[in-house]
Amino acid sequence: MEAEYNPHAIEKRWQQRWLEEKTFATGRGGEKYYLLEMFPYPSGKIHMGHVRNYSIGDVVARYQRMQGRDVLHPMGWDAFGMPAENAAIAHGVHPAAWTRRNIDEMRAQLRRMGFSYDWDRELATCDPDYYRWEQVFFLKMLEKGLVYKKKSQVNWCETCQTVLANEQVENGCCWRCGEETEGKDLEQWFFRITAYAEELLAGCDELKEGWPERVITMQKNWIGKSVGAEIDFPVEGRELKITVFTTRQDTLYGATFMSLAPDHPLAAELARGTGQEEAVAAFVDKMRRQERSDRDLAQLEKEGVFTGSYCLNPVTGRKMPIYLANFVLSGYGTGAVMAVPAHDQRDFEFARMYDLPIIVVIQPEGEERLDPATLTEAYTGEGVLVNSDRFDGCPNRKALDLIAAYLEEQGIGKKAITYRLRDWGVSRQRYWGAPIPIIYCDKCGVVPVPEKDLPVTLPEDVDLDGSGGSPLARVESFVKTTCPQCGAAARRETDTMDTFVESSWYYMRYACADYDQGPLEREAVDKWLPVDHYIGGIEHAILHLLYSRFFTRVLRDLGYIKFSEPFTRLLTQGMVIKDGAKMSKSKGNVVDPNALIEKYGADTARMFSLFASPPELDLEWNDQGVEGSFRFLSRLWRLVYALLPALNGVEAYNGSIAEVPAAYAGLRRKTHQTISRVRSDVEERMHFNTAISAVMELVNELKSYSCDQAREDEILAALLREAVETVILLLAPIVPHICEELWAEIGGSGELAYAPLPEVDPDSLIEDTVLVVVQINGKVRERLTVARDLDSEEVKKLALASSRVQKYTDGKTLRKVIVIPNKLVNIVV
RNA sequence: GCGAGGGUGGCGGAAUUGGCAGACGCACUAGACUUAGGAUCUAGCGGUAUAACCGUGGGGGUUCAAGUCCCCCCUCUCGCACCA
Repeated sequence: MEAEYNPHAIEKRWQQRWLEEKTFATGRGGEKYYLLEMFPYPSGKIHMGHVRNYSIGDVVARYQRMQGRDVLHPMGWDAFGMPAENAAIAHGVHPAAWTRRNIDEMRAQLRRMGFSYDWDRELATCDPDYYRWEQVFFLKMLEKGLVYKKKSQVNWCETCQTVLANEQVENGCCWRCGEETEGKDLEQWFFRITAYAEELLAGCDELKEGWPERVITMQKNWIGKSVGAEIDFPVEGRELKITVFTTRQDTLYGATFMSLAPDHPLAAELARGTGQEEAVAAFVDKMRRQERSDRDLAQLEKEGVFTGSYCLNPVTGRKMPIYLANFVLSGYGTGAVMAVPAHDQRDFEFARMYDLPIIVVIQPEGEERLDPATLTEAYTGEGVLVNSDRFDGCPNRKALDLIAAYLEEQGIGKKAITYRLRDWGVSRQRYWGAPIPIIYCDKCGVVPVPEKDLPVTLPEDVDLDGSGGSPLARVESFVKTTCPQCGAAARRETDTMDTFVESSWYYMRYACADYDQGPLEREAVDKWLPVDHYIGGIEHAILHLLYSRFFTRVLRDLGYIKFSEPFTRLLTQGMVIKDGAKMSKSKGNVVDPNALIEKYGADTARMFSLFASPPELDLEWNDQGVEGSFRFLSRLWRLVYALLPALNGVEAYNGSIAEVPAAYAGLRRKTHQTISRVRSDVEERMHFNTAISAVMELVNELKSYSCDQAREDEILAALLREAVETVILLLAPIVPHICEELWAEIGGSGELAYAPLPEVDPDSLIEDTVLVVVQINGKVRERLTVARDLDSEEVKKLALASSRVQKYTDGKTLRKVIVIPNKLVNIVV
């Protein structure tokens, strides 16, 4: 054994060995455990976020193996996407070649980190053997009506030259490049995720145990369920009605006008012949232009225009002017809102702006009567109905149900539920993605590619010049085909699928990465799925995680799988930041993992990223902290080096604490306390930072023993052996290379990666004497060491007898003495 | 505006049930070893007027006892944002 810790040679040796011996392949027996981290986009270089994410995952994977589980821990590549295409445009490299090269580079880097993947299951989503199955899913979904094509206004990113799904637009900007998006009318393919809205929402309850509440809340809000009613308002003098959606049908009697979205289909129709045609057209036009420039809709003043038409309140018969209003969204509900200015702030502002009538229909109990004339804001609280005919006096909560039922009875409305969630637009006008398996025939129309003709492969020979439009549309050999139904000349769909489709099912494919008879091998998937523990960044709280939950349900309904929730437990780790900001090239605060590995080795990089903070918090990068982690590993190395002669050939202590001489009982106790702390920190809380500090304490304690001492005392040698083995075993999942090496040096038995974790001896945790704190009026004045479980009266006597205590009690009256066994005495004087 | 989560030494962070606030690490200080030290080891390290007092964003409360529970306020981060 070398005297100094030299990570590079060690790490290289063990990494090679793990690879050659396929140490981390599954099938060694034990209960299955599927641990997965979100797979990376192969940008070419791993970054600190990856190091952290995968270090956390690797600890869990290795820990579970040492717990006797059969662990599936795969890695692959989210390999389709725009950076490859942009690189092609900028540097003339083919996206396929660029991607392959990056994958090779990143795979090597991940190996250098010593992560325990089963590399035989590696997959890349740009591989036709992967995306061909996705095309199969597309066709089956089409058959089931879960895929459809429609022309609608979609989010267009000019920089990325493609359409984006709603989930991929943040504050009106592209999630990828940050450019503002614009509305564009395009014909697009959609996945009917809304068909699963209710189930996706209900499923959230199932996830409460294993998912962070934050993520569940975000998903729930995104789905955005509202329970209310749809109500029909007849248009005066025409055979037309306007249907609104409202959650406040209890305020129906107070509806005094109607607001429609500026792009409501009836807008022009309602204005016709009223003299308002021009005003309406001008307003609609203005709104359309404003859409792009003014994103801060919430700040915008209420604005609208009278259409010239009226509708009738179906319960009061009141004539209600119909307005177009800038705050009504066409995409939500029915795009029409009954306006109740007394009880809705937006309607109130609008009414004041255009001098529209306000009727109070809910009166807060026990308060002064609300007066429309003096109202300064809408009253949105609870109360009792007034001015509401037969419902007067009814509490408004109760009225919600009663009025909904009444509307149904009268045939003028019904209970209704609306979701905020929209269908998932999956068409992308880019090259580097999975082709959508559809053919357009002039005679037969939209024709799915027959399954036997799959995959529809991406043509290699493509001209990527960044000129816009779908690049595939310019590849004649790809576009030109024949109709599978009638044989006539036909064209292929030239859009590709959103890359989030690939990541919606890759975790299932790992169970059977080489299977070629279908997308999923039933037996393998039944065995391994769902994922027991999924680890990744919070940025996918909605996007990837929602799509995956949807896709899982689709595949279940297509008969491929039996489960509904893909990820039983989810850990969202925080960002890696430096100098108070997220690491980024533009800020110049990027730390390169490669440089770190070269300087300190992978174990140091792993250890620091686990030690600096608990996983769910942001991690502040600190170069000196890294140095500290390296120093600890060096200290550990030197400790084992120094004790080695006394440890070789010695069996770890295996007896009871009762037989340990008093002088060494503390060592035994510390060893087992450490096991206990590490186990609960890792198993229950996943707080590796405190687990590591517990081991550091044990190592600090071990420093006070010398090799010579141990050579003279068999029991001490056995205890030290036990302690050193414990340190190595507990740290093995965190810093595997150095631990493997030390394990080999001390002649540890068996393969470390599968060595059982040490068990706690409960007797060794118990101290014979305990420190009892003595407080006078809540302030610590004395510390007493007494026998454990000493009778409370005895403890009290001892406390009161202490000279230091007497100094405070002399001449005072004892009011009360509280004794907490084995902990504290509080004397109140 | 709504929702969620934070605020503890110079710094990252501990404190699992209300029971010694500051574990562990970094930085810092002193000493040892040394030709040398940005290596290593030992010791110290919340503040201050140091037998004492103060101290977990601020103020109040409950309690023998509060970082932890309750009320009010300030502040930061994240998410949603005219969703009818």
